[in-house]
Amino acid sequence: MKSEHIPKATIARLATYIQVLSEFKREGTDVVSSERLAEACSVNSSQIRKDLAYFGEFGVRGVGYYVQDLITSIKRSLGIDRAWNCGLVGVGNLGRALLRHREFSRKGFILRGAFDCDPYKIGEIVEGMEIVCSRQLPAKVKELSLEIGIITTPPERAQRAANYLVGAGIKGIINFAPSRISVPSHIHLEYVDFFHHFYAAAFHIRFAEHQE
Amino acid sequence: MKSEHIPKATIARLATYIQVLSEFKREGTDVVSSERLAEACSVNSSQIRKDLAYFGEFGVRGVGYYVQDLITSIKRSLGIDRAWNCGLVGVGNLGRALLRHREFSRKGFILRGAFDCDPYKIGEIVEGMEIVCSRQLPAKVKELSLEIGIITTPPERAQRAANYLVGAGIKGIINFAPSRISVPSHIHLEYVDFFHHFYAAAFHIRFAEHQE
DNA sequence: CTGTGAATGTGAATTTTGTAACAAAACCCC
DNA sequence: GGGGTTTTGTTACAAAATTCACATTCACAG
Repeated sequence: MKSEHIPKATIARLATYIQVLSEFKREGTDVVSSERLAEACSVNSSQIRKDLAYFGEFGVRGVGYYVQDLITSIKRSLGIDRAWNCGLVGVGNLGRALLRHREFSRKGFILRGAFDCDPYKIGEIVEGMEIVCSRQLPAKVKELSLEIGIITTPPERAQRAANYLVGAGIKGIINFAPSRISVPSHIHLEYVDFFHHFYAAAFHIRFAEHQE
Repeated sequence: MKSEHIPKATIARLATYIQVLSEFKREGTDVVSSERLAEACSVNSSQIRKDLAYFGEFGVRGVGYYVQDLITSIKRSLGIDRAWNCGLVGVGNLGRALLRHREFSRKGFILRGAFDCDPYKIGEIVEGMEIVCSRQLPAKVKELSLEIGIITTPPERAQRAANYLVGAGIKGIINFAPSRISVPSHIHLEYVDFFHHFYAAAFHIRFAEHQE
């Protein structure tokens, strides 16, 4: 209910809740109990109620949650009830794949700028977007009101990309490059590395084998 | 030291340690203390020592950790000191991007099979790999010794892909599709959804703004 | 060969997160 | 409109993860 510190895990679960709630909506379910939602998300039902309690009271006692309302409430709580302008730095394989990824705009993250420092790439059009020199970041961040920077450079250039973005006044950075970077504490930084899921899978599979 | 239950977060951090240690190695650093490694990973130094203690004693008291040895030890602990054969189901945009992603083989996850149920795609060659009908999964899983299945289908077909994989005897599944699926408890299942990092960024940025 | 300094490994204390339990609230039926 | 039923929101409790603190171990110097 009050905005004390909110666990990282809660944020991740809220994303899951939205996903599952959207499926319920598609199936035509209007109302859902925390119990039923919990089962679909493979979590405990008090977990759901507690996660939601950080942000407010969204349910009706004795009834449950109205699916559409809850989706709207969670989105507002997370701050994704509006669009976020994003700029992507590093137009390699991964960068291109992200630029092509429809889901971004559908989820409210609008890729408005693509940047690279390779002269051969500058000027090229990818998905209707012109690749711009990274040095122009300060101008473009202001012009396009970019708030979130996406780093998809090779690891050795990630820190420089971060510096450009920070200098240009970006508010948050999502780093897809496999290297640690440092930014001022007022910049929100997230690392994306899906390989740790593969590591986890490898570890658990081998551990299960080792058990017998 | 003993193989009790190992926190998920520990696995994720071990991946970070490998990353940072590899950078140290490239820079020519041979020995590193938990203190210095901790700083580079933005974690507490006892955290590192405790994480490692789940798997054994890898350091030398009064000295620190030998970088190369520690990388090797962590990789062995995670079970990535050998190659893992992977099959990918759903050759859409995301699937193709992953098939093209060099990092997989570099990290020891070998993409050996690509499957789809679209007759227009079957037979097509992507990255030197022929797209095969999903119905042939049982045969191919055995033939190619596939252990990990990667699901990159649209959400509505993810469950069916999972069923095929489970029926074919796969050991673990990494689901990139934005939908929950259910599998028998002996199959290890991981969900990959990098949007929750975007949600977290959006939330924290807006919260920071709201503070003042 | 003993003393000194440094950094690990680990048990104990603390903090955080997750679960259970229940009182408060809303609906429904008679 | 009141009692019963259901399900939330919240508090109290349990479990888990993180951090602290220090005894233990190793390298090295004198």
